[in-house]
Amino acid sequence: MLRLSKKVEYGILAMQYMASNPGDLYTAKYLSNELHLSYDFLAKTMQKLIKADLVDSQQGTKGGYFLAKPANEIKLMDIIETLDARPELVDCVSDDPEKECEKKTSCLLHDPIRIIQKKVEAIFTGTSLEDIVEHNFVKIETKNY
Amino acid sequence: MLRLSKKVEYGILAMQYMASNPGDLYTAKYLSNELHLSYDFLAKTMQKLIKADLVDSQQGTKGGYFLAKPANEIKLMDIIETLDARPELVDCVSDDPEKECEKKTSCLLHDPIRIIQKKVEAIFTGTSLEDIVEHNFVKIETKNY
DNA sequence: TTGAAATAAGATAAAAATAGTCTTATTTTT
DNA sequence: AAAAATAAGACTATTTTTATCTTATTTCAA
Repeated sequence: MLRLSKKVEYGILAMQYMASNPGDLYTAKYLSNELHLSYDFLAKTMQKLIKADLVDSQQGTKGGYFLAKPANEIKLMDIIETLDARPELVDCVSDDPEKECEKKTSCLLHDPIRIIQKKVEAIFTGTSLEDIVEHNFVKIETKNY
Repeated sequence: MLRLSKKVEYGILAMQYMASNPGDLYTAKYLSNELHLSYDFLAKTMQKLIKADLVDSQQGTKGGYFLAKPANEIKLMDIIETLDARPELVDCVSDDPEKECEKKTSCLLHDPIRIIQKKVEAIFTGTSLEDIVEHNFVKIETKNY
């Protein structure tokens, strides 16, 4: 399906927004208003990002969220891995031995798909939050298409 | 989710198999046995591939399926587009104006994701059935990982 | 020290997408 | 005419994703 889930979409949007002023705190309410996202869904998404140490929070009245590290150290792949249950192209290339293809030697898909998977991952690992905030990325890449 | 559907998995497996002897006819029954795939599901998948002119068939007793063109002309992207409903990373980068992001200028995701989408597509457009049948692909690429 | 505003966490429900099955019709060969 | 195959579509089940709701906890400030 080559599709990012809504959760990943929310996560990227929120983190991208927070990256613009790294020192500030952003409440879930503010972010959901600003980005037109469901409050509940965003709040849950933030909690997953916190557990993955991509985002930090301060509780209480003056609380809010902020990036746990510089935007250039947060790769899109980190966000995808955190918010998507199964970021593998097919089960048989999973690192989880449970799901792994039983008959690696006879599975015609295993080896080629594994290579393709690595290539796809390289795209998302090679793109940081900073890349998509600054429009350098768009400017540099756009001429190719 | 960066995930290929079962339909795409079935499609690639079946076409990859047929690519090994381009002249021969393969019945759905034979392919499903050989590849351990559900007959019904495979049969339905084949019909979609036929409509997309990736596979041809001969009906009747001695009938079966065969590739509609040389394996090097069939790209993985062709199969994905045929068998997956929505091969876009997020709705807002769709070519379908219905789904497209209303506020292109303010949507922070649109431009960067569009570029990433193109990169991902390039991987699947750049890989043909022939590439994954012959193990050249695996041999050549494997050393990079 | 109490109330308000925020995050934390989990349960649950609803919707959508995917996967799987079944039935009937049509085609072709023997 | 029978057998073996594809063609097509309806239907069901399952899984995944999305959305909502409730309760608890933390923190600040009046």
